[in-house]
Amino acid sequence: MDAAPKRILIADDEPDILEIVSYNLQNEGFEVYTAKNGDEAIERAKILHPDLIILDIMMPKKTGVEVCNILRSQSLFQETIIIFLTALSDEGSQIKGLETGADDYISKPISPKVLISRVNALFRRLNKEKGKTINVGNVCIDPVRFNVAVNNNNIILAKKEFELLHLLASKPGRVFLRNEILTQIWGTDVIVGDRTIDVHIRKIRQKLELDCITTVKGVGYKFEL
Amino acid sequence: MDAAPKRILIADDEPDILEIVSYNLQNEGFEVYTAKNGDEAIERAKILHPDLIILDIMMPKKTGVEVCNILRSQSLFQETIIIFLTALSDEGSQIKGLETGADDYISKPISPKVLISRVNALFRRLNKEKGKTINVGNVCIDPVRFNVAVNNNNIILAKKEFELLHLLASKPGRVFLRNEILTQIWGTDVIVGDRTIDVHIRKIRQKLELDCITTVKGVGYKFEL
DNA sequence: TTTTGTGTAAACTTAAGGTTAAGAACATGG
DNA sequence: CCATGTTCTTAACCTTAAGTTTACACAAAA
Repeated sequence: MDAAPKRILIADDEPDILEIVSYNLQNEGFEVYTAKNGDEAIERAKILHPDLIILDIMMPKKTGVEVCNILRSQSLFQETIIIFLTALSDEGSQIKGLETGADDYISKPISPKVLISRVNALFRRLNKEKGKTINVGNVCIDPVRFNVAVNNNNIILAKKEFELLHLLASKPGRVFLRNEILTQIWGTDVIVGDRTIDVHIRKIRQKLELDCITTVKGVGYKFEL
Repeated sequence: MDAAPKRILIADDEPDILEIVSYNLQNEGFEVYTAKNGDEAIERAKILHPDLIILDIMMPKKTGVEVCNILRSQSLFQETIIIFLTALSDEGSQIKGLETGADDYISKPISPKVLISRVNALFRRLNKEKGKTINVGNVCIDPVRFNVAVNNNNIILAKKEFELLHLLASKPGRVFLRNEILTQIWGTDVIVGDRTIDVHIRKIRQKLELDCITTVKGVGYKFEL
């Protein structure tokens, strides 16, 4: 769902820095925009609504700290991640930077790799709740939202149906024995009839309108596209 | 609401570091706990549920990275802020650290002031996610003013109703288990009957005149437009 | 053909929520 | 401190649809 590329705005007065940093971030799949000074940074930020802004502290026409203050005072930029990038590695400015409301602070010279790692770490924290979703082809199963989407159409499954699909899809291609399914979903102490699984399978097939669950006669079921 | 002091766990094998860092953090009003090695860190984390964990990378009985991996694999520690603290300032370990799912990375020797600034910056970011107004479609929830607006019509909700709506709307689309709702809103020690949540949900649905709370039978509720 | 295993539809059972009203618990303003 | 109004919780009952079973049809293998 949230597959839109993250938008990053970098503001620095040194063209070299802009180029190196944007080159590396673009390679990581980010959408990168640049600004040469503080005013331009603010202007572009208002138009672009970036997810993350990297600000050089020492810039003409408003310093990074000033830019940060201005942006943070607007509700639109409360969410935006802001990183300061600067040659000053002295403690005083580090503290000032973080107190302004920046999320991170990196001293130059810095390797692109470290920058990228930090950027990713910040995005990771912002996102959370990912990785858990299962994506197989055009089927997307999200255990947190408890919903299933096929070709981006949400489909409502009942609890047991969802659990069953989730189990099968957790290892696409692998066959689950009927017994295995029973113990995984119903537990060892609950005993249900033979046709119960079939009925649930049927309902899933019906609702998904997609032939993704294959019967392996005498053995069990598997999820496959 | 969230006036409880933040709980911080520090793990390092050097007693000096533990003392300096905890002294400084305590002065800032944090509740500080310590661990001497990786295993102890995990053990104490499970009992204490700290808001933030500072891990030395080089520790006996599991390194900081190992501890981070173990904790992050548990849902309880998904939200916890983790900072690595280490003497290694080489690039490689910085990257590895951040990719493990840490939120920040600080090299020794580091001044207590900088550490505190970073800790505060991380907490600030975390808090921002509370207290801020939630806007989903034509629904606007402002926890500061304590009011809800649908299509710019203010609606008066009682406290519990508001808390419940705010919780659900904080992660639109995500399903909240009944248990989760109970602990988030009523706390762990208060015990309320089974139908209590339902009644509040009903009132919200009634007042909002909008079908935005979906029941997921056998699971919980979710906010969705 | 018989056996074995699965698909399907419909009927049944029941657990999970919805609804309502009533009375505690709490707050507010004289 | 009481009167009043509001919010919260509970209990009893109602409704719904999830989950299961039954019964039978069908297909493939033996």
